[in-house]
Amino acid sequence: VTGSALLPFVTKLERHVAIGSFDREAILALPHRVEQFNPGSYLFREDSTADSVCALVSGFACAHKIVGLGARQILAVYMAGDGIGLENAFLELTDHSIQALSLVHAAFIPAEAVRSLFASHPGAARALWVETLIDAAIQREWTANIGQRSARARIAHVLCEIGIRQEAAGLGVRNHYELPLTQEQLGDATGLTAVHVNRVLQGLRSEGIVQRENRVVTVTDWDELTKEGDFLVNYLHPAGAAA
Amino acid sequence: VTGSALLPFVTKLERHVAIGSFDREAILALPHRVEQFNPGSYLFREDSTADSVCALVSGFACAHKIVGLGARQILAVYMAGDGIGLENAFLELTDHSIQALSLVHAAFIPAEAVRSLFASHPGAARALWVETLIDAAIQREWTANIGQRSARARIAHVLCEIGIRQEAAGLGVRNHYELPLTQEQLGDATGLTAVHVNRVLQGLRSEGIVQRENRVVTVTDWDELTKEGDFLVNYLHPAGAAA
DNA sequence: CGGGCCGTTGAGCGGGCTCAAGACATGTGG
DNA sequence: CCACATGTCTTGAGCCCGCTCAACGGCCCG
Repeated sequence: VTGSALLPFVTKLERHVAIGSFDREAILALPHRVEQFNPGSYLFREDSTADSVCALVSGFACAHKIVGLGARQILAVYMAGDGIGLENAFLELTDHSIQALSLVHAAFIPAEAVRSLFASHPGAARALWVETLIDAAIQREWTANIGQRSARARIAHVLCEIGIRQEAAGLGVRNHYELPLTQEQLGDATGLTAVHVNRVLQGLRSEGIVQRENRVVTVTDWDELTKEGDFLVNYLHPAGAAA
Repeated sequence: VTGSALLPFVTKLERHVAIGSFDREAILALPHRVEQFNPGSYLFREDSTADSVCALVSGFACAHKIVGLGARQILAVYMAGDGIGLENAFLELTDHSIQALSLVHAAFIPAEAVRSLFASHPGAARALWVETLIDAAIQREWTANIGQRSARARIAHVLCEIGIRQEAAGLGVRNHYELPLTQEQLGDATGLTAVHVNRVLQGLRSEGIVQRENRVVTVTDWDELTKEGDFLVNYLHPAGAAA
């Protein structure tokens, strides 16, 4: 079972909670189907029914919702190992869309299978709950980021977060990683316009703090970036869960 | 057990999921201690350990975090029946504070008791998970609200949400309810300054859409308010959870 | 009667937006 | 191989929404 497409997902869960082998095997044995998506294509659509839950096998995706007349808010960025749309297991309708940012491979698990797992394997249920609790903590930080910080701080903060998360996921190091977002998408994630994102990035680059070429971020001064972005890791709950 | 302080909480859970009597009784039988808080006092503090979970018995509270040098973002508003800090059951450190907005009675449940309940009563676990999933959906909407909407729309949107939630909780009707937030706190919730909140509220009042006196909101034109606030209820998941 | 807290008002400023155009890279079809 | 379209990044100029700073009035409470 070690070759399961769900392995990155389970590995991520285990970074936050210890999972006994009974539960671990049950998660890995979940029925699933791996699908491939091109950049821009949708894994889930807002305001529709979704009868499956998803684990990202490779690539990057984002959650977003459309507001008013076309304005778009990116709510989260997902990378390999992340669980996506766990709420589909229990909620009737989706309240946001999931879109591929790069070439994506995603494993879809029937919602029904997640519901039975949840009922029969408390340890697995706990792991899934912890996952959603941490996602919620990240969402809170994004709310605060957009609500209270300056444009420069918002972008610096996002760059710090993605760096830390990729390092934790073993996809790169915090000061050198891939980030396949256009400046417009970075703007949609931070509540800024693409034009202003461009100017802020130029500022950060000219001050030797961070640069980005071909969708690859290189942080040249990590400490300064965290300072600019008012970044404190605690909200990512790196320590994980209690016994 | 019908007189339990946890009854409003269980009632709220049951609005979203059906709970069998086995699980229902177990939740009501959770050990808890009810405490009283004056407006402004803290139920939980950011960056500290919390070994209990909380159910709001009466009054209003909010979640917030401090950003940078003193700026404050209000992340959520809670009312009677809401669960607060469920993440304390499994996460080591709090990432935000909980503060009373009015006179509050809150029931504190030891984290350990929630963990055993979660392990022994899958139906109760499911109900708690659904609760956090819906809270997360609300948090996403707040992110989008602050990130993409104008000042006027942000405030209109919040007023709609609180109205609907109070009506659902049986605490008032959507167009007439108590909202014990100062204009400054309303600003902290929407990423605006108190001065600007004041001007926006005056605008809404002068157009005969909504008025607020002594912390009581009266919506004189509900349809117009939802239009101004670009408000669509779906994110509150009123239908609840799937079988 | 004094001191907070809250709501209100005015005047001026500025961060980020809007609109518009151009550079460059990639891909596509003829 | 070129013509053309598309998407992204870049730059400039002007403007406006919401902020800042400051003052005042009403209310509650000691």
